[in-house]
Formats: sequence, C-alpha cells, structure tokens
Amino acid sequence: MARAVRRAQEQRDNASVSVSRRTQVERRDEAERRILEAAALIVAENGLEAITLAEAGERAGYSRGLPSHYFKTKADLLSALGTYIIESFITQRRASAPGLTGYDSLLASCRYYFVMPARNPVMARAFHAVLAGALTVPPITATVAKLNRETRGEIAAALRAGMAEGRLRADIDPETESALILATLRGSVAQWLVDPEGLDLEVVSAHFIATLERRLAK
Amino acid sequence: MARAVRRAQEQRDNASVSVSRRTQVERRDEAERRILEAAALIVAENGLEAITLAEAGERAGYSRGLPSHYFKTKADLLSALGTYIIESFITQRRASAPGLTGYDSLLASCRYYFVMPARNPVMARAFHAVLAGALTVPPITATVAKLNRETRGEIAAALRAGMAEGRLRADIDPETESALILATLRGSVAQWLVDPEGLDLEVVSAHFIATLERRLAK
Amino acid sequence: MARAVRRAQEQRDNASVSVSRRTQVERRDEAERRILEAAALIVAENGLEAITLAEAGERAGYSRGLPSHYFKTKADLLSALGTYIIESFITQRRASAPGLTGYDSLLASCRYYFVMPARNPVMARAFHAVLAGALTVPPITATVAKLNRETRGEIAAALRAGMAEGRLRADIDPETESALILATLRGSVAQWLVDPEGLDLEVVSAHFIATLERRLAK
Amino acid sequence: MARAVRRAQEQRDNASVSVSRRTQVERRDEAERRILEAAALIVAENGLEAITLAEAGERAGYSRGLPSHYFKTKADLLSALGTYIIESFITQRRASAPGLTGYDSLLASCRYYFVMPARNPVMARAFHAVLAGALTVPPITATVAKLNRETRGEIAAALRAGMAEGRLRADIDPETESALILATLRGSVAQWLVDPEGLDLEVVSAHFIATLERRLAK
DNA sequence: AATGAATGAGACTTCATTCAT
DNA sequence: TATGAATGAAGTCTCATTCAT
Repeated sequence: MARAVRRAQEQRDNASVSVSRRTQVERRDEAERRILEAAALIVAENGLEAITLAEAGERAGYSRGLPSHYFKTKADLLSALGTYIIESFITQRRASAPGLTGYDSLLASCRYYFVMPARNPVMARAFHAVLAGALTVPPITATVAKLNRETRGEIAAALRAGMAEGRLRADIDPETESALILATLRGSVAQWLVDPEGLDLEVVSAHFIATLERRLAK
Repeated sequence: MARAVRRAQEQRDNASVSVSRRTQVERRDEAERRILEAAALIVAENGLEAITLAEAGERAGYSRGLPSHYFKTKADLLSALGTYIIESFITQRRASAPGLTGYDSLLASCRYYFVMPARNPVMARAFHAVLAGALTVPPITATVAKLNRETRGEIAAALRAGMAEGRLRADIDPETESALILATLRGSVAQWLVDPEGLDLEVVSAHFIATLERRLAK
Repeated sequence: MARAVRRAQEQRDNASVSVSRRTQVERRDEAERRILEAAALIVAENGLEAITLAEAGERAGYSRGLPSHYFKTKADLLSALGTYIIESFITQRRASAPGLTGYDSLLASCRYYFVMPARNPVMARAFHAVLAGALTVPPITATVAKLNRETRGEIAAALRAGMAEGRLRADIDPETESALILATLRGSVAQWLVDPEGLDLEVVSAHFIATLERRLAK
Repeated sequence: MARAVRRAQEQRDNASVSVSRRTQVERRDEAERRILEAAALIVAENGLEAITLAEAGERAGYSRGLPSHYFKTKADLLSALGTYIIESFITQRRASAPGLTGYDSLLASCRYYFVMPARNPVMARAFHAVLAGALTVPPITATVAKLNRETRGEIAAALRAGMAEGRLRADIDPETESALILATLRGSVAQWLVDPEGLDLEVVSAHFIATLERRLAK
C-alpha cells in the first residue's frame, strides 16, 4: 500500500512517462495489493505467523515466488502488511461516519467499532491479529504504537471539541479518557472475537455509549 | 500443571506407593513444571509462536528432546502452557487481595491488573500473549473463552455483592458491566505493553477506579 | 524362544534350584515369549521395520522399557524374533502332518504351505516379512539362509526317500528339485499375500501338487 | 518418472513454450530422475525402509532438501520409486528379448529372470526389495499387485500363443500355470539373493526350463 | 525384577531465500 | 517482469539407549 501510494505520487510527478511503462507500474501495484489482500486473509484465518510468502502469492493468483520478488524478505512483507491492514481499517472507519466532526465523529467511531466485527469479521480478525502481533513482531510494534498514539490523539481532539462546544464537562482529562475509551473498545471486541456467544456486542455497545455520554456530559 | 495436580491426587489416593516410585513421579512433575516455566519465559519474550520444544527443554536445564517426550506434540505443549500461564495469573491475582471479598475484591483486582505489568512484566507479557493466541490457536481459544466467562462471572458476582450491601446502585446490569470492566483493564494493559512511554498506567488506573466508583456508587 | 529352551535345559540340569528362583525364571521366559509374540504381531501388520521396543513391550502387557531390559538392543530383539517366527512356522508345519514320513511328509508340507495363509494369515505375513527381511537385516540373513538350506535338505531327503521306495523316478536331482519346489511354494504365497483376489490359492495348490506328482512319479 | 512422462507430454502438446521454460522443465526432470536412481541404489543396498530423503538427494548430487521439495513426503517418494524400479525392470526384461513373440518370448523372459541377478545384482536386489515392500507399504502393494496381474497376463498370453501354434499341449490352464511359473522364478531368485552360495542359479535355470518344456510340450 | 525418566541422534518437513531462465 | 528450481536452516517428532529408583 505504501508503495502503491508512493507510485501514484511518482506518476503524477512524471506525466511524460510512457504508456507501456505506466501500465507496468500499474500492474505491479495491482499485484502488490492483491498479495497483501491475500496475506490479510491468511492473517484473519490463522494469525500473523501463519503467513508464508508462497501461500500469499498463490492465493493472490500469482506464482509462489512473486511475494519474494516484490517484498524481498518476509519481514518487509509483514511490515507492509501491518500498515496495509491498519490503513484499511482506518479508511473504513472514516467512511462509516462521513461528514461528522468533533464529538459526533467520536460517537460514530465508537459505534463503528462495535458494529464492524459482525459485519466484517475478516477485517476485525485481521486487525486484532495485527494488534496482537505488536507485542512480538518488531516491524509491527512501531506501526501499532503509532496507530495507538494517533487514535488516542483523535479521540482526545474530539473530546476537546465537545468541551469547547460546551457539550461536555470541563474537567475531563482528554489524554487519560482517550486511552480508557480505546481500551474499552478494543477489549470488548477482543472478548467477542474469542467467544461470540459469550457476550452480546450490541448490548455492550449500547451500554458503553450511554454510560460514556452520562459520564462525560455536563 | 494439570498433570502435576493429577499426580498429587493419585499419590494421596494411594498412600502405599513405594518410596522409589514417588521419587520418579516427583522428578517428572518437577521437570514438567520447569519446562512450562521456561516456555512461559519464551512466550513473554517473543510470543506464543516463538516457542520451540528444544529451546523450552534447554532453558529448563534439560535436554532438547524432553518437552517432546512429555507433551508429545507442540500443540499439546501450547495447550498446557495456555492453562499454566492463565492459572499462574489467577493465582497471583488472588494472592494480591487476600481476605477481601465481594466488591472490595473487585477493586483490589482492578488495582492488581494495573500494577502487575510494571511489577511483573514477564507475567503480563506472557498472559497477554496467551490472550492474543486465543484468536488463532484452537486449544487456547477454548481456555481463554473459559477464562473470560469465569472472570466476567466473578466481576458480576462482586457487583451483585456490592448491590446487596447497598454500596452500589440497584440498576446496574452486572453482566454487561463486567464485560466492560474486563475490556477496559485488558485494553489498557495492551496499550501499555506495546508502548509503555505512550501512556501512564498509574494515571489511567487512578482515573479508571475513580470513574468506576462514581459511576456505580449510589 | 531360544532362551526359553536354554532355560528349560538349565533347570533340568539343576534340579536343586529353589522354587522361588524357578518361578522367577519362568516369569522371565513367559515375559520374553509374550514380547516376541507381540513383536510378531507388529511384524505381521506393518513389517519388520515397524517394530519398536516400546510398542512390543506395551502390546505384550508390560512396560515400555522391558524389551530393552531383556533383549538389550534392537538388533538382538530382531535376531531373536527371526528365530522365533521361523521356529513357530516349522513347529506348525510339522504338527500339520504328524506321523507322516518321507515323500508323504513332503506332500503334506506342500499342502500346508498353501493352506496356511488363509487359515493363519498373521503367521503367513510374519513369516514372509522375515523372509523379506533377510535381504537387508543382517541378523536375519543368516537365520533365513540356514532355514532355506535346511528346508531344501528336508525336501531333498523326502525325494530320496521316495526314490528309494520306488515311488519316484530314479533320475531326479534332489538338490535342484528341492530348490524349485521351495521357490514355487514361497512365490505362490507371496503373490497371494499381496493380492488375495488376484489368484486362487486352492486352485494353484491342486495344480502344483498334481503337476509335481506327474513330473516326479515313475 | 510419472511426472517426467507427463512433462514430456505437456511439451509436445504445447510447442509454443518458450526456450527458457523448456530448460527449467528439463532441469527438474533430470533432477527427479537422478534422485530416483540414487534412491534405487540405496534400496538395493539396504532395503526400502533404509531410504532417507536427505541421502537420496546427496547421492544424486543435489542438496539434502531437494527430494522433499519434489516428492513432498517420503510416502510419495516411495510410491514413485516403486513404480520407477518396476518400470526399469520391465524395460530391461523386454530389451533382453527383442523381436521374440509368443511362447519364445516367455522362454526368453524366464532365462532373463535367472540370468539377471548375477549380471545386475543391484537391479535384482532393488526389484526384490520392492516386491517385499508390497507386504507393508500400501502404495507399493497396489503397484506390485498390478505388476503381478500384468506379468501373469503376459505369461498366460504367451502360453495361449504356444497352444495356438500347436507347440504346447491343449489342456494347459494358462492362468494357474502363469502364477506357478512366476512364483518359481521369483522364489528361486529370492533364495539366491539371500544365500548365493546356497544354490547354483544356472543349474536351477536349466532344470526349470527343461522341466517346463517337457511339462507343457505336446 | 521391573518401571519409566531422561538423553540425543536422526528423520521428515516446511520455508525463506537465492539464482537461473 | 515473472516463474520456479534449488539450497539450507530450523523445527517437530520418534526411538534406541542409558540410568535412577
């Protein structure tokens, strides 16, 4: 994904590039994306450690050797994959609340967190597998740490916006509150993924959002 | 661990067992426990999938082949290890609040959750690695699902005790509340493990407990 | 078996042996025999190479370690087993034609060869596994070579008896004829063991014996 | 072998294949054949069970891992090897009697059976190791059963041809006779392989063929 | 006498990686 | 560009064997 993005950039910068070359570049990006998509599927099914370069290639409809060819090493593939899955997740979350800003976008994001696992379990599992991998897979640790800081930052910004609008109490500590909110979202989904019969995510969702509003509101 | 327990039982049931026999059993249980301990260390460092039977044996001070000899397959070792780590965690958590019952024991457990990572990071990492493994390692899925149900059950019981004592509001939904409490504890620690600089667990802890009390108290 | 025989001899030679000692010796011989019997079963099912000391012990109803204790090494067990299976076979063959001597005993033995596989397939398979093992398992090569020479010797003796009685032609070459007879018996059973549907051993048997008689008779 | 054949077919069917592609295929087939050849040598020396994938690779002049790479599992290698050795044997037998048909080709094949062990003991031992393996190695059981049926079929056809030509008696039972002929050939060679000093294969051969002719001729 | 704990060698198998085409 | 041939390291697992009880 990172590469595809970079490529798109390069192409824009270099409009005189020949058509054939441009097609090559497109083909490469297409292949890279399909390989990452296939890898994400494997991760959703069996976890980060279950990926093999060969299987990612085959599942993407290419040869066993292609992932090596593009990503060079497995660590590089894992790194790209972590970024890819996280970016996909963020993209979907944002798309779920178009137009909302400030505190409302926070509430929408919370709802998305609770609704997403049932709607798109593959993504939920892949995303949580990446979060789990942060504990032990070095190239992913940094990516997830960055994700967490940014997410907490967004939540904190939304809280500050709510405070500025006068919708929320003035004595909220946005940093700490954002960590707790993110923790609850993640921890709830994690429980559900392990044992969907064990808890009713919709009920938990409604309860959480109601409690949150009561707790934060003026 | 399960085996060690079983063995202890057998011996009690069969007091006429010869002394030499008893020593063999002890040797075996000692070895099994040390292998699990070594394996837990590896898990804490590099995750569930990083375990190799050979390394577990060597780190425990035995041969490379012994873990295979006892646990037969790697899947069986993982399964036993999941149980072992979870039981160790529960034991420690209970030991952290001796004598407390009801709602007070819940508060103590919450504090333990937040304090434990800094005091015993090996256990925290091993425990969270097992939680993460629940996503993809079938025998661990079952163990963690059981852990989650039991933990939520204990939390709910503590809440009911608090309600019965008149310390908590009467309109609490113990089931849903317990899932949210557990989610927040786990999700907070998970963020800290990935990026200890990123959030101050003590502050989060104090804030969470204060909020909880305010939210639940009469 | 060899050992049991030796033991029986020792005991006869040493009648003053205490009863308890005698019982120990008997227990040992009994155990050895049961281990060999269990090993023969394994051989019949899965071939010589499938034997493991531990499985032979367990199947015999003893511990995993006992075969090692008695036979010391696997090569020694294999050696004893080759002898045991061959002696069992010979014993059964002889028992099948009690009282017959000379040429008649040869005919009876031929019939036994053809009838035995259907009646006692375990023995047939174990015996042929040993014959096959002679190609590559050193301690068995010598045993089978000896078996072959002795068997050919017995056949040749029977032929000479038939010639002496005037029942057979005088120009038979007993050595060569005995090799061919043994070859045909073994080769026929070998085909049947691999593919019992492929040939009717009874028809082959009748044809072989009729042809043999016509060919050898005066 | 099967694969090499398949490949040759594919290439014929697909003449537009690029030169570079063709060379890759050749490399692979060459390697596969050399591995089977090396494996056959090991089998001749120490039996079917003595094969290790690593040794087959090294003896063929490749890496220890290549046989696994091609044949995937040891069972698959054994299966392919059984077919390979049997096909080699058949090819050689046919080559030993070019131009002969009908009953004459049967006589030539019988002579080949008796002469081959001394001339090409490696092949004889490998072939008989495969026959022995039929008792316990499932994929080889099927291969040998097929070989036996086909061989008996060829012998029976030769006998019928001899009968049709008027060279043989009309009351022969080709099916049963073919089983007995094959049994005698195999059983004779098997005795010789175990104990070459024990019987003179040339004498046995001459005797068998003379007897056969006398027995079958008009 | 008998059990079974423990070792260590060796086999199979899977993969990341490199290279030839 | 893309394929896939080939290597080699590492891990799992099985056993014969030795040793303590």
